Amino acid sequence: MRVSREKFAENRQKILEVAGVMFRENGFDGVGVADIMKACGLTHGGFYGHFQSKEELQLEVSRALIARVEVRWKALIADAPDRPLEALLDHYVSWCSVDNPGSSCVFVALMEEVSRSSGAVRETFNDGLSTLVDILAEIVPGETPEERRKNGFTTLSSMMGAVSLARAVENRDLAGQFLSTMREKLAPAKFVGA
Amino acid sequence: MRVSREKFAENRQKILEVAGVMFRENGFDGVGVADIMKACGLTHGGFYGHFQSKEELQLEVSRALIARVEVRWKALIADAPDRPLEALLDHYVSWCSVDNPGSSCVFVALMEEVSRSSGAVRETFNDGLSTLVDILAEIVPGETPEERRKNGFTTLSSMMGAVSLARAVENRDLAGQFLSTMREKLAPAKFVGA
DNA sequence: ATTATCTATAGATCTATAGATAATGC
DNA sequence: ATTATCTATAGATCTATAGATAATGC
Repeated sequence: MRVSREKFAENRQKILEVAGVMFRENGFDGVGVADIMKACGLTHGGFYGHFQSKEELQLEVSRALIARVEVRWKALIADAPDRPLEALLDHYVSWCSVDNPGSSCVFVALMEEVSRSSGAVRETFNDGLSTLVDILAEIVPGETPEERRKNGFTTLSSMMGAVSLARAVENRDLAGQFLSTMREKLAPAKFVGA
Repeated sequence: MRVSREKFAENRQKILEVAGVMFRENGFDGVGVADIMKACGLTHGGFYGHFQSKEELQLEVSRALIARVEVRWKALIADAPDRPLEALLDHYVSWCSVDNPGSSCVFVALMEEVSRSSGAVRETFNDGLSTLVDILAEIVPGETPEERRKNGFTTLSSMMGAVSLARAVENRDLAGQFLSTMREKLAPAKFVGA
């Protein structure tokens, strides 16, 4: 049941895409190789023709998703030059983020698991977070560059913390308050809820 | 090799204590029942004389650790009536928290895993987080009770986010900046680093 | 006699591999 | 002939249980 060279490349992309969703939803350890392949419509054994190991897949997925976050943030900022921080917060500190971990920020989804690990995936997360601080330092308020950089750090912690806590609590009112209060705090404006 | 009734109770406490550390360090799914019992100097099979299941242990550990966080916070606040928020932040947003997950806040350690779960453990986390907001609302700045309550939500998100991010990055300088900037932001004062 | 612990194992799950199968592409 | 996928399985790990063992406590 061999497939064409083109289909092979397609299958590889499909595995990366599906794994990206499933890893964010259930954690690296919460999804098996067989689960991913089944969701792709492929068989378990075929996986090892595409990747050497599950860890290699984790690394490739992490790199792709981190790059995607960076691109997304830059695009949101570029599309709203008069209110970049507000646009970013509307996108990030939102019910959409909270309710769709499979298609949202890879950092919030996998941070704890990565914190306990070591190796290439952890380094990739480290560098990605550093880049996000750099991006934020350009758009947060602050009198001096030093002050803006400090605000970059605190803003990132606050954004991710609020989404993480909103996901952790079952009560929707409570979750909404973590979102709305942080949205308002970081850039005074009406919280639109999505 | 039966032990006395007293020793039995001691063993149960030991299991709860050791599991509390190991769960926070490695996650609920990162530790097996056999690992915990071995670390207690007991055998795998003996576990089921103390608890019906691993899940029951997770729940009991969660309840105990959450109660401990609440007690600890209240004690820190009571011991520093002139600067309660500062005292709490010195304790929480610190290298000590970052470097010792096994003996630090259960929420930061297990939040993501609990977010993906449902049932009694998740409810317990929900209620615990709500209580922490209540505690913070009493000590954060704010003109009105409503404003202080809002600050309670944002302060909790920010505290936990900063510790979580400091744990995620490998680079110590970067980690330190997540801590120091947040410590300064939430209650202007010198960051002592421990 | 009761009961807390230990030994051994069943049953499920997961990563990874070996060999078979069958379609592609020189 | 090459190679992408499939089938089947080895080997490891984990939760939970059954039955044996041996010390406690009436």
